[in-house]
Amino acid sequence: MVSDMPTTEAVVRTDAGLAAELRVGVMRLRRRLALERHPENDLSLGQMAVLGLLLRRGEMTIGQLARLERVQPPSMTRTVSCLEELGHVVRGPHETDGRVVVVALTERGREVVLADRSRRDAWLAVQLAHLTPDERAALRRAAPILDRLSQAD
Amino acid sequence: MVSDMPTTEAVVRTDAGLAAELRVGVMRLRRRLALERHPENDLSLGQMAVLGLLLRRGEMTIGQLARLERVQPPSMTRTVSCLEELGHVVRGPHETDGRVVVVALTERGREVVLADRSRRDAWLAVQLAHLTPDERAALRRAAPILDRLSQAD
DNA sequence: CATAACTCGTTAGCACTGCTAAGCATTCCC
DNA sequence: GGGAATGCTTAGCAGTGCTAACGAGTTATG
Repeated sequence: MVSDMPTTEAVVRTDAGLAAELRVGVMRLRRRLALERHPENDLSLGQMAVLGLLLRRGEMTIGQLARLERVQPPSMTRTVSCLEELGHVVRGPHETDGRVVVVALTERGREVVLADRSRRDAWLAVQLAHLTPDERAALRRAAPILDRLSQAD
Repeated sequence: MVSDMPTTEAVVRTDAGLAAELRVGVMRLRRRLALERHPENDLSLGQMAVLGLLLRRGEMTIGQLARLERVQPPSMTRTVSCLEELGHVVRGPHETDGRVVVVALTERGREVVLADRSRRDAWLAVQLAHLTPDERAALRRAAPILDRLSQAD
C-alpha cells in the first residue's frame, strides 16, 4: 500500500505510477493547448489534426482519418464537413469503390494549415525554447512514443 | 519551405516540428485514455484528476483545484458538485476566510479513487510494459515536463 | 443471378466538459 | 464605513465525443 502522501518523484518509479503521472500530464497539457487559439482564422485541434494528416500523407478516406485520430466515423464526418464548408478540403469519389469518400486538401487549405500551424504552435515552441536542451531531447524522444501509445489496442 | 511529405522523423528535429508532433501525440493519447472507462464505478478524467490531487495534497479550495487543473472556476465548481453528490468529497468552510470553500476527500472517495485508478491505469500500464526499458525511461523523463508545460503562461 | 451479409459514410440525437457573463457573499484597503 | 477586489456559484452556450439507425455500394453465397 502506498504511503500517505507520495510525491511525484516517488510515485513515478513504478509502471502504475508512471501511467498515472503520464495521464495527468497529457490531460493538462492538452487542455492548455486547446486554449491557445487565435481569435482570427483559427481551427479546432481536431480540424488541425486532420489537415495535418492530409498535408503529410495526401488524400485519405473518412475511415482512415477516423482510425488514425482514434475517433468514431460520425465524428470524422462532422469534422470533414466543417472543413469542407470552410473550403479547406474537398470530398471526392473513390476510384473503384463507390462506398468510400476520398478527402483531399485544397490549395487554400494547404496555405491555411501551414499559416495556422505556425501560429498555433508558437506558444508551445516558445515554452520548448525555455527548456534545457536535455529536456527538449526527452520530449523529442517521447513524442513519437505518445503517438504510438495512442494507437495501441 | 518544407518538402512535400516530411516524415515524422524529419519534422521533429526543429522546435516548431517538435511542437506540432507533441501536440498531435498528446491530443491522440488523451482521446485514447478517455475511452478507457470501466462500465461500472467509473469517473471522468476530470473527476479522477481532482480526486488524485486531494489524495496527494489533502484538502484544497475550489480555486486551487481550478488553477492546478488549468480550468476556470465555474468548471471546477461543477466537477466538485458532481463528486459531492457521489459522496466522494465534502465541501467545508475555510477556517478564516468566509469566501473560500474547502474540498476534502471522504473515506469512501479515498477508496474509490484508489480502486478506480488502478483499474483505469491498467490499460496504460499494460501498454507501458510492452515498451522497451529505454522507451519507458524516456516517458518517465518526459511526464513531469509535460505537466510543467501545462502550467506555463 | 438473386439475395443475404457486410462495409462505409451519413443523419439524428445525446452527454460531457470547457467557456463567458453576471450575481452574491465576503474580505481588503483607503 | 464604502468602494474595489476576491471566491464561488448560477445560467446559458459551444465544441466535440459517443451510440443507434439508415441508405448506398460491395461481396459472398445459395
